[in-house]
Amino acid sequence: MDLLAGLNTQQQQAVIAGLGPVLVMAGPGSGKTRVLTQRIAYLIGKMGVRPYNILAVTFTNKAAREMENRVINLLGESARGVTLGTFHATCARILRREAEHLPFNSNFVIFDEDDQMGLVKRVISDLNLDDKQYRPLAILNSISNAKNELILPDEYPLQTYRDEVVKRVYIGYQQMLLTNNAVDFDDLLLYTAFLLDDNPAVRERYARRYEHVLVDEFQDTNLAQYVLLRRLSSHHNNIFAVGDADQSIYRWRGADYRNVLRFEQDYPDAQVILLEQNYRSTQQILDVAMAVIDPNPNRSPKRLFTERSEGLKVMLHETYDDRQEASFIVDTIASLVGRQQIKPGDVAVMYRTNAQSRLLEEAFLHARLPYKLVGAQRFYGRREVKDIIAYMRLVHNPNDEPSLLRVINVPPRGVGDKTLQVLRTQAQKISLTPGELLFQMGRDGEQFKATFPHRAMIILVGFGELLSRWITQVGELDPLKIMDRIIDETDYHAYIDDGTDEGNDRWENVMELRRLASEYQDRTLSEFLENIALVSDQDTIETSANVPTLLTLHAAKGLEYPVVFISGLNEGTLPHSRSFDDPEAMQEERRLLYVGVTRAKDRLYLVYAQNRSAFGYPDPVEPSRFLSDIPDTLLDDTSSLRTMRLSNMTSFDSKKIQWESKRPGGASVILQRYHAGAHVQHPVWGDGMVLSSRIQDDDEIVDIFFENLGMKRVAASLANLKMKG
DNA sequence: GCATCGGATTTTTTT
DNA sequence: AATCCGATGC
Repeated sequence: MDLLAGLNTQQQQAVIAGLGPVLVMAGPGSGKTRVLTQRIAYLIGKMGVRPYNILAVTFTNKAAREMENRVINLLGESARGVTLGTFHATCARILRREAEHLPFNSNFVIFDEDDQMGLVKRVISDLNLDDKQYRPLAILNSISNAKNELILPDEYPLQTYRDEVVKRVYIGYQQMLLTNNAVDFDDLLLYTAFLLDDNPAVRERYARRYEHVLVDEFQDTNLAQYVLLRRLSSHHNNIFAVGDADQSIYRWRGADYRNVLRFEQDYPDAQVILLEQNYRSTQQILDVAMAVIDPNPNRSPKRLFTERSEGLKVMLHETYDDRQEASFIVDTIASLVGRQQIKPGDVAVMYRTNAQSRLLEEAFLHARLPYKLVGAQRFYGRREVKDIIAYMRLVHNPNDEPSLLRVINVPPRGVGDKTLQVLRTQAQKISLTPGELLFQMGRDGEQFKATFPHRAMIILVGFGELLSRWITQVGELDPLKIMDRIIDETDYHAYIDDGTDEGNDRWENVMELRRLASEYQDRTLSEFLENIALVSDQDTIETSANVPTLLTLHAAKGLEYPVVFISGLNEGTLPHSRSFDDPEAMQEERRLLYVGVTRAKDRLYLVYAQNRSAFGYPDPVEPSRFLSDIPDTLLDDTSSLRTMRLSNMTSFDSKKIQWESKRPGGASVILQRYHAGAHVQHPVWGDGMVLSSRIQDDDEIVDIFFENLGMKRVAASLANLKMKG
């Protein structure tokens, strides 16, 4: 098989690059995923490297799965066995295997952000600090940043009094994690990095094993990740990094695109390969992309080119407010679909903040068009899902206090603050964690009779018995059976499903989780929980349903769509106001727009509004500064007509103006022209049938069912409907 | 121990 | 606008 078929010269160069460090600077759409997979296939198929000796790190689990499938497609089953996963998943695996060298045991759980917040709040209150003055989230961010920079609690640098506070919280927080036999996301990287630093024998074992280390999205690595890569590749020195500094959008999470520069300094002999040919977008779209990114300073210039045709002009559109922005987007999608120019699944609508999805969702709902939303209301964030997972985590590791606190009174058992406090102090007295004490109480309640008030005793022993039964059997049961026992013995169904629609939805979510657990028949509870902790929103993006996708610009990284709408191109939104006074952050906003623009293959719409609502109140806003960096000649501005009409009436009551402009001085009676069952023709949406019609505000509002679009509501004065038959 | 109410606070982006 | 928190009352 020819593993180089269909690759251009630069891509081939990258795939067959010799030993030693290689840096591939890959522009958007330049086929970097392809280069990575073909390189893995080449190493195995042509160079005789065993899959076992290859490590490939990606940004999302989805990317890892995709890459594995592609390699197996190329080479067959013999290609299985490459270590392929996200940084976090790879580190978690190493830490479990090497737990003997670490301050926790291999049953550790991974705390999510809620768990982390709970811990930080506890530490802050234990230290008698004011959580108004020291906001837990801000402190947690500082701790996280420190960890990403490989700074341990004792070494936390002190420049202000606040640093002093952060350091104390950091110390307490880290201790508390250990008592819980838990780590947070950042710890996965931190502990692995230090493990490899402090234990030369361990480092050597991994470094010898990984003859080839490959990294995707290199521009979004943080210091901890960079150091990890160096350690893991330290024996063979074959490190292959692919990235694009212009697409670095995770600075706030510690990512540092300067790692690309650092790489060139640390490996002066590195081969550097540039991928500039774009296989995704039309030239028009690429021109806009380059105009957007060009003003950023200190870039190594890249010139993107394509052999694709010029394509359509990029559309620019201004609306009166964010509500109209949403309906413009939905209407445009409907009309493109109606004219059969695109399929609904071709479309992605992107925005800066999750909050912006609400108006879009409403607009889709109003138009009765289906869509799918990435992120925001995440499946794993649902209360009922978190409850069940917390139960399972508790069974897996009784020291997991956040999980205990979450479920000890769910369904309600009459455990409140008072009982919890007693439980905690009693546990402390005999040096147990609350979970361990409960476990003991469940096995032999008698011996604790004197320590608890009668009522609390009964409740706690009852809960302890449940817990200890599950824990003693966990060895024999797979994740699904454990889940079923929990659901059954806590009567969770009756608790969560109150018979309402929402209750039913909640129960459905539990069943969905159950379906996921059923895929772990021959795997352990530990694996199940780990995978759940490390899934990301992007992993849940599925391309099967033929409906538009709504997602943040961050979530859009690495994806492509034939039709892209970027909404909210206003000052304060994109760029976000939080980056106004930080030039580095402002540059990242620009890169974010660049990422969005370069997701588009054929059609791109840039949309902004004159007014946006924040905290419930509308305010006038400026168009995004980035728009003025795009030459007019590259844009097709479709907003002028609508803008003039609407801007003329901003200071008046809009209903009145509409009325005056439409029917100056006329009588206020109009007749209903359309009736249910009538067949009509819409200039854009085609043929449809009238479902109902009514007179409202001197206009006729008609609900029409269109074959391709479903129900639409139109105003007769604007829609230009024709009667048929 | 639990439910309800009012007020404050919030919006960046997420492995 | 929506959620979270704390205080109050049962």
